[in-house]
Amino acid sequence: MQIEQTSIGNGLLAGLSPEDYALFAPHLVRVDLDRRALMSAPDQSIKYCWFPEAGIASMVATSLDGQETEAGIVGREGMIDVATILGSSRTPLRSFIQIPGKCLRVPSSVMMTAYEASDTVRSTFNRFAFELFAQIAQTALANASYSVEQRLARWLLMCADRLSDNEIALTHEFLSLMLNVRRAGVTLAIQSLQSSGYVESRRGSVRIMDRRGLENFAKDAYT
Amino acid sequence: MQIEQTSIGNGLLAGLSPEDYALFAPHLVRVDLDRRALMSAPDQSIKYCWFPEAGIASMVATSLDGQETEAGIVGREGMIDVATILGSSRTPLRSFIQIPGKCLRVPSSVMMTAYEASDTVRSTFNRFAFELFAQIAQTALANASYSVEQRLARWLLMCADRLSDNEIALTHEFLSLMLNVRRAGVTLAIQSLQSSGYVESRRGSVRIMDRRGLENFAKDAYT
DNA sequence: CAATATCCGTACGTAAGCGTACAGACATAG
DNA sequence: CTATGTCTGTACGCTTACGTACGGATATTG
Repeated sequence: MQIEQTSIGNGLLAGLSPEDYALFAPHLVRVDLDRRALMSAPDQSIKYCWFPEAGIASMVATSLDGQETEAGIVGREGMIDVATILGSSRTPLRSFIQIPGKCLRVPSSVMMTAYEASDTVRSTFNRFAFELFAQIAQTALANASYSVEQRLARWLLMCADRLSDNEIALTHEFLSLMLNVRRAGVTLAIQSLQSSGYVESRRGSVRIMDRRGLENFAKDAYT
Repeated sequence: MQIEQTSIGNGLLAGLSPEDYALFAPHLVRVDLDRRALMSAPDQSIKYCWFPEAGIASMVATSLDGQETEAGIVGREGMIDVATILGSSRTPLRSFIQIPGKCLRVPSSVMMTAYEASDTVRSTFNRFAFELFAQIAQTALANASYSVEQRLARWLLMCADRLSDNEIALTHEFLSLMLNVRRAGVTLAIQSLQSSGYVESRRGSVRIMDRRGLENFAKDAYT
């Protein structure tokens, strides 16, 4: 039984014309992924493309000596992994589930075929690829220019956007991996944001209390 | 008089099939650009696509408060600006000439048409777009994880690759803009690389003397 | 050749963030 | 309800890099 387009929670797929959607429908599978579930990795060829319907996936750049930093995040507005549409069966980035939620997946061969077959599929996905491109460039800027607190603020805002929720369920430890800073550094940064009234923090979660203020604080780190 | 494909110094255009090249040929113009010449900018729509035949173009991410960091560099292996092929007439990045050299340009409408018209054009340019994507993600990682010296080393290596030359004619001032560090910080970093014998520096230029050693020092910052 | 502009070396105090460590708070399973 | 594991707050010394400033060196122009 195929998944009806009206039931799709992912923006890219939901926005396709019925004809374009039909290219995907027979191959779509809805799956529930746990935190940290791997979607694609540098050392393996890409089997599936993933379309989050909820939650957030994270793309991290890695180096052989073990450094890792988040390059970008993708929610239900997007997909993993754009390598497929840009004609590469491999990616230098590791993508995994950061905040669990249902995802749709298709074999990457299906994605490639649909991309080749339809102008409108192409334009939809190219546009997303470019948004991601811009997001990652912005991350490069943020990493070079802004304080830990501002980068954290940016990150929280981007997450909240994609979750449509002000409560972000992640530990300091995890945040420190994303931002490539000390775990203790995250604790201090959160305290600082908290003392300004922008967020509140419980064990294992951060809640945005004053979004406007937080945006203002993040300045141009958050676009 | 059209430019013959055999005389083309840009990798993307030179690598096209004659049929594909014919889509561009009538519209190609060869121009000489000075240092700092603007190729595309955030506040204007993209008129031309540019194909360096020598020299280097730089793409910098900017924010409204005046921060700037280089996101990626493009030499004769590539083009400015991938926004065009990915279906956007605007870009968040500013691209300009860093090291002067001849460039070919075509109106972006021609680029778009060729991209739509030919599978093979598409695949060639998509592949480049993905390389750039990976390069920028790597920059985000480098900015978050590596020291000024390592980032400088990475940057020099990437430049030398694209110039096929170990002499890189740029001032410390300029390098400091690229890496988003102090000008004096660049001076110190260069001295450090120099004292290890990796580079030599004259006024307005840096020369790589021990490429192997420099790569080794940059570690995984340089891929 | 002189005047001017640009570029580079150096210095000093300061700030941001790191590495590491430890203890208390909280959650969950037995 | 107790034991165990996880998460968070805090501390201290240290490193890296910043902001700023100034003088000397090197090019360029008249």
